[in-house]
Amino acid sequence: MPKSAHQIRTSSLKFPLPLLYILSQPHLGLPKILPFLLFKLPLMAADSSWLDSVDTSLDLNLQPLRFSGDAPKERNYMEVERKVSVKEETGALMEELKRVNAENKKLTEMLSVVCENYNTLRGHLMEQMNKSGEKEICCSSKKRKSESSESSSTDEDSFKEPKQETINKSAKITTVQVKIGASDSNLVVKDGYQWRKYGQKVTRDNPCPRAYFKCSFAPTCPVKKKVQRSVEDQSVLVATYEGEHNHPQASQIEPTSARSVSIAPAPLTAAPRSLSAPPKPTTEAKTISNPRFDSPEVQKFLVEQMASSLTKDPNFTAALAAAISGKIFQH
DNA sequence: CGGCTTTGACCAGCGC
DNA sequence: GCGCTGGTCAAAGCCG
Repeated sequence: MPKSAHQIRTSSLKFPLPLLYILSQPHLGLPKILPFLLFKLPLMAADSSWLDSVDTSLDLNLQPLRFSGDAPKERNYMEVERKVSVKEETGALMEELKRVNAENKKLTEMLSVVCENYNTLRGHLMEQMNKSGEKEICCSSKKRKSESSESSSTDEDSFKEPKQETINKSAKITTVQVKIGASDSNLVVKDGYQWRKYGQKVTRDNPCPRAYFKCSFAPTCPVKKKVQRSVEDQSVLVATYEGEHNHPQASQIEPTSARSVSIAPAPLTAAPRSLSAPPKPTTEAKTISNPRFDSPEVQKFLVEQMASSLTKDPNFTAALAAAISGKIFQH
């Protein structure tokens, strides 16, 4: 059987060939290609015309077989046999193509769901950001008095919600409360930045020690952080941020080497955050920064987050791998 | 071996 | 001026 009879005329596919090429590369793991997929496929899911326009017809323009013998009867017999064989093969291929199309449609639906979830998540983040921006208070100018007013305000509110923050706009002071486990002994709040602990002190009004951190990502970054357990509820960590970062978030620039993983608090003007793997698992926190959701960094972050989630879903990876990388190029 | 944490010493602000 | 307190420094130790 000539090979061309099995070939799908990929030259007429509107399905992006670079995507097919990527999917066909065994050395590219799904986690690597998923960000690309998630950038490309929402557009394809929104406009599914590419799927309908996929040319699934077969190139049946077979070259006539050449026979060495000249006997007309034998040639006729072989031609009939060949036609039957071609018909059978065509039927099988059509069924295969139907199945592949069904799988493609299923994947398109899954992608639509993914896009929907993406938009929902994004909207939720925007909502949270707007909410946090409203929680701004003022405090006095003096150093110690500002701290006392800060703690009093947070103590009043701290038990209404698991996490809460107050922001001093003028002094760039932000207080964040994070609920942690009572057994969690380390005073670490994950916020997407890299911190160096430079001191620890037991304060008069709180038996729990207060830890002092400096932003260690950039030598010139003036941001400091104080972390201490709440007096009234020791399962609550109170983190106080002072100053503003003069650099992008560490995990944004070097995702593989950054130290914090979760969406977390930061001063008002802090850059948008991203995900990465932390060396020491700690607690979660919520963002109060002002990320620009349309910026490429945030888009990349969100896509990486989605890719990370999707690659953990064996059903998704299996379906994607089987339907696209394995079948379309099968001969 | 480099980076981070720990921890005692030191410094500065504030109230008396 | 003195004592108290919060904040910072820096040497030593720890860890990957």
